[in-house]
Amino acid sequence: MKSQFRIYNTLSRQKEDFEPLNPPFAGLYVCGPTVYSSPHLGHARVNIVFDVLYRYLKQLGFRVRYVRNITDVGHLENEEADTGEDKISKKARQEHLEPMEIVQKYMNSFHRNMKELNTLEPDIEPRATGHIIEQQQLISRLLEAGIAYESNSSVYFDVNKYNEEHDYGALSGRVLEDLMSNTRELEGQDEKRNVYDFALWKKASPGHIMKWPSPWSVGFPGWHLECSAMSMKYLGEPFDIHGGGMDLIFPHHECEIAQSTAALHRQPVKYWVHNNMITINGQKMARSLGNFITLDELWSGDHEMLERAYEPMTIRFFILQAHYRSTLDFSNEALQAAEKGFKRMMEAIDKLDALKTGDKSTIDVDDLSGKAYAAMNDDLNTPVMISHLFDGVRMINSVFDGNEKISAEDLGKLKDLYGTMVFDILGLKKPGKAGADTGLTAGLIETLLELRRQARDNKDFATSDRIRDRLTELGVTIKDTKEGTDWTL
RNA sequence: GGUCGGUUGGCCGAGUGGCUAGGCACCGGUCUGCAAAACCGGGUACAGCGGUUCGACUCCGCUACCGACCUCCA
Repeated sequence: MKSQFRIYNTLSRQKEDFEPLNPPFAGLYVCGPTVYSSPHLGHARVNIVFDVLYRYLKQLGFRVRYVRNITDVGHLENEEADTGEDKISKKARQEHLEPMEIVQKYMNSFHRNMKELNTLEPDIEPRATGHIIEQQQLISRLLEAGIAYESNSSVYFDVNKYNEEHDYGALSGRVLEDLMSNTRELEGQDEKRNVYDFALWKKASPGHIMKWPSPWSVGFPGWHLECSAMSMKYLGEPFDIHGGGMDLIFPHHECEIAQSTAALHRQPVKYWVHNNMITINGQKMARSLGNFITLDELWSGDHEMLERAYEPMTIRFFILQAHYRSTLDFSNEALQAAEKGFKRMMEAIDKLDALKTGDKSTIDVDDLSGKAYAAMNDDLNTPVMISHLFDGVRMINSVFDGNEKISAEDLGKLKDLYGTMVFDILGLKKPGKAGADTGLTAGLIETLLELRRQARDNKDFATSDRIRDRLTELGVTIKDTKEGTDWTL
């Protein structure tokens, strides 16, 4: 009864059945960060989206190899012009550090943030500087194929020539003639045959720090090259899924397709998957626009746009409550709504162990489960899946309150469903008992609640309310239930 | 200017040619010593104008507004 998993392919502009090239294996490559500054909300989105894809493919039984690169060289501020400076070199100069110190620093914070967001580590995390040889080999292949040319000791990709046999623009929906008339003329492009030709290898200018020897010059690889070289090295020629943010479709992924197709004489990737952007006041959030919020700022609340701090799991839930191909607008209000909803769901899950079972169920767990999987199979529709889980939350609460009944068998299924969907696939986790660092805190609270219970038994509500109010002030929330008093920090 | 996408109720955000998205907020009720939580119930929606259709928020066209890409960006 399991429906087929379908995913939207940017290349075909439609949802397609997911059928890997070599089942049960599935290869997934995602463009990782250029490590020159702190990860922001946008990085959270891509990596959470593809983390969920990775988790879901594994759940479906595929043996997945997840490769996510670290760009630590070659990413220029202005790709086409001579004035373009390597982002990492520039940052190194600004912070008076070695380029590799910059790389290490921001790679570390990226890893820390991803761990905080509970994303699984990729199986392979290749770095561009560790694959200079592979990139040079790919350049050689392209030169031999006559699709690349050397000019003034740099090597460029001949887009015009490529387009004679292939379709440059297939992914982004662009037409070469349009690009010709629309691409900006920039300084220092004399080396290239055409403005839209892109660099495979660039000769290092005097003073350039990050450089390597090559048959053409002492220099460095072009940005688009690393992903082609590393994805094919670790996932094969061709491979299954290539992911990234929508903003990478052009030129980055278009160029990747061109390079790889020219080298392979066939399409390098079966499914191209792209997530949409996070917006802020309707505008894209990006480092280059200066309107971004870093993840550390979210955790601390230290940003002028933040009313207060937010937990990593709130961010994760917030992101998953929107479909990955829609834009998602940031606001404090939306974040706080996500936070409350997430809390409600977690509290319902906590109640699962306390549910009393009966002979027959008055709720339909199989139906709920079927709907949840159907939503995931429909292009990873996490918001709809979550809406079904909330229907389930109402069921759980109703059973808890004695308004509905559940059989032992169905309860088992329900626990299984939430365990799989919420923790394994959505990758959410229960908030740590922050503050309850030792048994001491818990013991003190329990003692006060015991005193409050006595006061209530004696109808001394002034005392019982005072205890409750004081605990509330300290951040302890009290919930009176039939079974006694529950508390959370 | 070119290409593509969007416009859903107070906010976020799904979806469908006719049948409840969901979350948060709000209102009423049940429960409770009171409150919180939970449960039950409630209301407001599909940018505008035409067209197709028995019927459109959903398809088509036009208009308005917003955004993305065309430089680097997740």
